[in-house]
Amino acid sequence: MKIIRRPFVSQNPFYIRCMNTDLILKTISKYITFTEEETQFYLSFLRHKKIRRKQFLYQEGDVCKYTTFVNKGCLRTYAIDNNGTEHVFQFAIEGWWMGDIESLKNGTPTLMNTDALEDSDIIMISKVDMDVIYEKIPKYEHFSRMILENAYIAHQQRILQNICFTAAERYQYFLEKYPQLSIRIPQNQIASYLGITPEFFSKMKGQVLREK
Amino acid sequence: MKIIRRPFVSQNPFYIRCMNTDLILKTISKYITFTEEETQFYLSFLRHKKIRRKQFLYQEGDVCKYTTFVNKGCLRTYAIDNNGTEHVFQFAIEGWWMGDIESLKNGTPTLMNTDALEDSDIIMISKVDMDVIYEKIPKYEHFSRMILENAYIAHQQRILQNICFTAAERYQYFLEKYPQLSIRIPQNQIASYLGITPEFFSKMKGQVLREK
DNA sequence: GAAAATTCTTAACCTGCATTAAGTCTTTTT
DNA sequence: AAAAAGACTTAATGCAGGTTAAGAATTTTC
Repeated sequence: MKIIRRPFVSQNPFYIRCMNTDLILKTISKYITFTEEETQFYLSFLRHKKIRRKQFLYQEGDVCKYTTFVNKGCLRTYAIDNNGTEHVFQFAIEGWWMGDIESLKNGTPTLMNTDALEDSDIIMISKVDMDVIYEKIPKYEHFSRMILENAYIAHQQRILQNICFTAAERYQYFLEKYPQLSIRIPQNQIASYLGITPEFFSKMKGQVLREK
Repeated sequence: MKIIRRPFVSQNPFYIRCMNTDLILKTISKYITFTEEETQFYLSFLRHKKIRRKQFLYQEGDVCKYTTFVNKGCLRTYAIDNNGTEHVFQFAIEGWWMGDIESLKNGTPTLMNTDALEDSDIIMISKVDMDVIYEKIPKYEHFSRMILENAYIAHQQRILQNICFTAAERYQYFLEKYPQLSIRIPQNQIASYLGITPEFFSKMKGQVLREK
């Protein structure tokens, strides 16, 4: 098999030759086992990129061509409503996958923006390359299914909580489920993720503390 | 390969020997192609069941052991909040798959109830059998991934809408996306799915019509 | 086809969270 | 280290959608 390093292509590219691939390989090895040859083949498809705080990876209207793995740092994806208000759809830190599957799968323009909350190192795999990987390493389908199931479950829980919980209950759950995020991400971003304004978030926090 | 018909096992079983499998095979053939032998092998794992209107398939606290395909009729899954109010998580009609993937995957008790809105014919595949299918017919992983991606996208859209849209906008979208459901399912159930009360739904509908 | 059970509607009043605004504190930039 | 930008808090006021209640319409059951 041919081994090639693939650059990330964008209008404002910020190439880097290569970064540490321990984390991504470790993540995969939790579900499937690559041979040495498969590992090298897989690595040859990765495109490494550094992205600065506040820099966009995708903007509304772009067609997403890459799945992203966060090697270091923190990204967020958000939508903007008719009043111009931002609403955080998801965060992603080291070891997490992200990407608008709808845009990626259907080739439609994304409705969301993705930017970096911290200077970050990311690894990207293009949709086209992913299809080659699925063809040559069929067990990678299994890995993708596992990751997708986990993401689906997280979304299911979020929908149930938006349906059944008050803002304070959702915040409580967020603290328990994502303690790493709660100390790392600005509160106005967490408020947005929870579906409330920063002002109400602040008030709510005060109430919760006073009750204790 | 051995061909066996598997009964659906529950505390209150309502066996039927077999039902039409055209729909499920047609659904699968949109994504992958079975050989004749694979088809027979696959069919041998299906458990056919009839379920009456208002009958439960799963109740909160059950561990889900089966993935469900709706062959005819209509099911719904809903959660109950701390005030005792029901909230519809999803509907499923002919040709749709359903199941609490969280409970199925992790073996944890489901937080939701699933019951029938109409007398329905369903086909179930146990988790254990599914693993055998994945092993013997690896391309079924691909089919599952496709179905899961579609389900994930639907959830993503729902989260975005809960975040960015008013109740009236969500209703508008529901009408466009699921016209079959809007004429078949009671309005109080649709209201619950949209995240509003039947009273507000009624009021909102009146407003929308008066504006036209 | 009568009775029972659901579903739908209307209306008065209520509440959780949004909006607006203004000030303080913290972080980033230069 | 000063200036600028961003993040957090508090408080007054507003509104989308909830709650309660009660009657009308429809569907289901027997």
